[in-house]
Amino acid sequence: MSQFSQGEAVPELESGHPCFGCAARHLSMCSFLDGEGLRALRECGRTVMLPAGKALFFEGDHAETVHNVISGVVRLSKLLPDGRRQITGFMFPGDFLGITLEDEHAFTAEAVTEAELCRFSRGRFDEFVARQPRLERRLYALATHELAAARQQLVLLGRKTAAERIASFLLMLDDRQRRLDGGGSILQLPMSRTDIADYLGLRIETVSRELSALKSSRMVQFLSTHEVRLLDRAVLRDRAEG
Amino acid sequence: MSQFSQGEAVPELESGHPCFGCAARHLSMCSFLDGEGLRALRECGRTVMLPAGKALFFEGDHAETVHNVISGVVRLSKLLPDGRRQITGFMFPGDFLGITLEDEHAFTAEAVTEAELCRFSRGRFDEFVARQPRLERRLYALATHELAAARQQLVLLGRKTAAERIASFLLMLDDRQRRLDGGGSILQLPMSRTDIADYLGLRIETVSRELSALKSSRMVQFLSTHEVRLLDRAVLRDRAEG
DNA sequence: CGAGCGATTGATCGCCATCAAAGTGGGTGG
DNA sequence: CCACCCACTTTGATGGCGATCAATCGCTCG
Repeated sequence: MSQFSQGEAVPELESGHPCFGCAARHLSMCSFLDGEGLRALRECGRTVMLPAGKALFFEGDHAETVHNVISGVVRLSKLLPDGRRQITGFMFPGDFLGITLEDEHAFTAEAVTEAELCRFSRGRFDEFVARQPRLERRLYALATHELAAARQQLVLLGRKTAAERIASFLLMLDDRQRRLDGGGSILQLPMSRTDIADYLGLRIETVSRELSALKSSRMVQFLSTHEVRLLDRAVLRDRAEG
Repeated sequence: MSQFSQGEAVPELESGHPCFGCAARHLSMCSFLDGEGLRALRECGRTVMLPAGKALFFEGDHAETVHNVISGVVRLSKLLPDGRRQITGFMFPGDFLGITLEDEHAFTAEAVTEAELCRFSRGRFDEFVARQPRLERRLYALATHELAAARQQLVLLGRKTAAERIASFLLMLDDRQRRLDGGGSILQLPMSRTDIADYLGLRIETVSRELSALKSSRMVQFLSTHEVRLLDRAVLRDRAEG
């Protein structure tokens, strides 16, 4: 981590700046740019709103753009020819979508909730990055973190039981939410049970049953289908790792 | 890919150069360095031999070194507290071990076969890379490729049947081997059945059974436990994706 | 030749998938 | 405002794939 970690002071912008007030600026790679750099980057792209369910791009599409998530949640998924789907990750505000050098997108990206994104032409983004060594290193840091997360998910999919997967998933979302906004005591599950199942390599019935089991054993409390309170993170953590 | 792809001419070295005759030089990141750069990098490290089975480092160890594989095969794995193991990847000649910014290794690395590696002090390696933008970009390219491979493996672990996993595995090794040495018609399986099982999220009995099934259906021919000939890659490719 | 380890093959079990049905809630239109 | 609809979720019953338990095989090495 060291030099690449987040947490440095993010410079204030005058109110006329196009990035002024961006909810995700302090979370994203943009925090590594000053007012001038931001303005230059901003000119490479524009903001797009995506209604829930809408695709940003599909697996196999020519990769012409990269994105920063400003608000909402995006899912990345890959399909097998017969329609089986694996969700490889969820993207939250501040996350960068564009860590690849291939010409074609290797996965589909779709909005889970209504989402706001900052879209850049890939060519111009690459040019811009090439002139900003700090940003270049930040991208490398992001790539290494995503790689570490993917490897963690390999352990989950290859070796964990259904109960362990669900516990791991809840804790991961909880961590994520806490880092994003300090996180109240209520954990948001913005995605459907189908999305959870396709992320965890399970079927929706199994997801539902395991969540119900956690409810019965007083590990969690449901306020609604998409809102849950974790009642014992320590025990949950034990159950997440066998 | 584009500017980051391999395949450029690798400069000849005079016979006194420490990297002269390195079997992996044209495969690895070193192909992006000239004689002077190579000499400078070489001074950061040294060659180590690792007998089969010996660990290079363990998950949780302080990460003081990075490595290039020169010959042999290395496995990367993660353990759950109760001993369940997931192999997250195999490293072959030319592969770089050290794409992380964390202080601790996130996985264990062990020699599958006797292996020869080029070891660098991480601090000096980082300094060196920081002065070589081409190398820096090459590292980013490596990270994006590993990420893409990990995501492909997520699909395998989350959604494929045992038979599909085995077929995918054989084809992946075959591709790898062909890219490395043109690959004769005989595919080497240097790792044990246990390693294959822990890579594919299966048990060794299932691996053995599925390999036997492929033999019965004349898709493969075994010359020995660790040598196999693929008899119909097209059909195998179909079976690998359902 | 025998010990020992990895691989194979066989028999049975159990977790999670599948099939099926009922419950829930949000949105629409009468 | 409420009835209806439709999509999503939950719960129940059954089945199958791959795990587990167990025995044998076969190679390597002492």
